[in-house]
Amino acid sequence: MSKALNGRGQLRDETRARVQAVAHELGFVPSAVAASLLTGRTYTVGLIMTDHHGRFSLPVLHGAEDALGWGETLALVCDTRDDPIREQHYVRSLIRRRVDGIIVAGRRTDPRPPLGGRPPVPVVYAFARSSDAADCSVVVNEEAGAREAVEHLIRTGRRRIAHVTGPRGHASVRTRVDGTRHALHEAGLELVGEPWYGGWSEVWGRFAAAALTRSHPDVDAVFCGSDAIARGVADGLRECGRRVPDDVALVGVDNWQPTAEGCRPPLTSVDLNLQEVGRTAGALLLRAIEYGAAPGIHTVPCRLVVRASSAPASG
Amino acid sequence: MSKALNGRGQLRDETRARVQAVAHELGFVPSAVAASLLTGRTYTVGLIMTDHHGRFSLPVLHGAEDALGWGETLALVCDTRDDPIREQHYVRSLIRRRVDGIIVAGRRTDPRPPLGGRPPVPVVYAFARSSDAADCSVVVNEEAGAREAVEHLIRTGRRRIAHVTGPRGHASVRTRVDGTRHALHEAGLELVGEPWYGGWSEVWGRFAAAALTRSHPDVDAVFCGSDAIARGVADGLRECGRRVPDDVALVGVDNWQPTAEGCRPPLTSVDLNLQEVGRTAGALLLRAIEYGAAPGIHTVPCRLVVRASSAPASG
DNA sequence: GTGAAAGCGCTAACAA
DNA sequence: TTGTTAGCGCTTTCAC
Repeated sequence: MSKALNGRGQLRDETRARVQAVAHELGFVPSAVAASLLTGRTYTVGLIMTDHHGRFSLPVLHGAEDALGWGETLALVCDTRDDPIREQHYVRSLIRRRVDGIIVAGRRTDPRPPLGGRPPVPVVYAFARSSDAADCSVVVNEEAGAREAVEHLIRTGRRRIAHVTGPRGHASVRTRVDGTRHALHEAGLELVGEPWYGGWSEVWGRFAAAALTRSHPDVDAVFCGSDAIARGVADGLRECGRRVPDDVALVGVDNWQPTAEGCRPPLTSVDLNLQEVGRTAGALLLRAIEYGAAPGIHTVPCRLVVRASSAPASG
Repeated sequence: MSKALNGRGQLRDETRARVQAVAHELGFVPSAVAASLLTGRTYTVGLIMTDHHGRFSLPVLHGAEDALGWGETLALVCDTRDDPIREQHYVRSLIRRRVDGIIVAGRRTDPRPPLGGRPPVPVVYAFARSSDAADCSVVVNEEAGAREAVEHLIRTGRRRIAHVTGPRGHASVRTRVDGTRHALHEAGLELVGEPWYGGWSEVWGRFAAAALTRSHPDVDAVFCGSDAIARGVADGLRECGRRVPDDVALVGVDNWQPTAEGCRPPLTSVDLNLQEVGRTAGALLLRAIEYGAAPGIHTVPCRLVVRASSAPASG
């Protein structure tokens, strides 16, 4: 019977068809549980998300679903709310359930400690890499993303570029500052003033815009560490009488639809390609399950999405 | 051994401890797969989400996780991207995996067709109810939410209240209009003009604010069908020279942090309590699994979150 | 209080 | 080409 339903084994086509017909009529659905017991594979992976808002881990989940073949392999999703105890708990639960592997989706790009409890299955870290180099991680090339953003500004005629970004402590803040400086340097330019470190919020963006206009009135572009900041900067600049993009061009990071498209004008933004991160993580996990772990850090490129906020100055 | 590890059966404490010690030392983790085969329960449920951005289904997932006891029962998450074919596919996959039940998280409040494929396990619909009354659904009391919003505006001294909302076709748009009218009527008031139907976007809110200011310059409050709309209205009003909340108070719906708190001023908003919807759905599902299905529509109340946009007029 | 054995639903190997 | 059987890892029952 198993042969008929799975298309394996030597069987006359007619017999196979007959068996399948009867099975269908009876509403018979073979149990993956029993099959798993025998084969040792559950075609199930754990997906641990640590950002409860899901802004980062949801796109990762979607990408992973793509790679996992639309239900061929399904994901048991666990939201740790960034609590290590809960994480531990979930990992144990996943192991008991004999998942074939685990994807850990981070909420910041800073390296994170590897999963505790020595999971006996492959683990792939997505977005935030594991601090253990022997683990397998998929990360975004944020440095290149920042560079692209700034190169785009330079290409469209901007020369006096400032950088307003998030909290000093974040790895992504440092990386984006580096990328910015790098791109400017390559073009023989320098950052206008120092990077403006603050929060990730619109409020900070508005504040920074006002301060920036005062201290550096000749700025003609701002690369912002996030879309929220950029949006605040857009509003702040407008209220200081500067026009976007005519006087000042703006680029953000995240390409988060609600913010980027609600912004006036719509925001040019660096897309972190999180779905691709998820897809890569899923594919790597499957490969690790079949052929053994492939440690290392895999990098996915960003993608600049150009909207009105960085249109060349009309003058 | 099973007796020792699960604390069942007649066993000397010492024996139990000894077995557990050895098991721990060997890194032995009992297989839930084998247990499921025997008991028929997998302690796994399917969670079908239909909104790929997760704005509605993620809070539902969190609530469900709460109810499912932190890993006691885990959720296999499937994102259908609102495609019925894919949904069908996922349902079959879940059934093969012998999930104990299924939660279907909607993306609009309009009733949706029930899951195809006659799942042999309990199904609970969350946020969007099933169009089949024999199913079990958990929905938000949006009518009461709208009423509360308007009552709040009236209580804080507003009398000339307008309503700017989303597309005519949506059930939640109709319900919110009804609630608004109801609350006004109870207070002996009437809506200023007709409801303004449009999109869910900020752009629409800005446009509507301008039009509204022109046609009804005496409006002193606007109840908006979403936070995005409200935010657009806030910006639009400000640009027409009206102060929020001094001249016009504003209330939105969704209580979506990024929008509500990025708004100037921060937005009073009707919270849809989606996490509670998820919790209720999870609890109902567990009950249905243990004691059989309990059909019907279960309603969860909204919660008004008051912020600066609806402060009483200072004058 | 402890050990042995049957059987959950499937697959793979083997016998007919 | 088809039917039979052992056994995946657990729990439950029953004999000791």
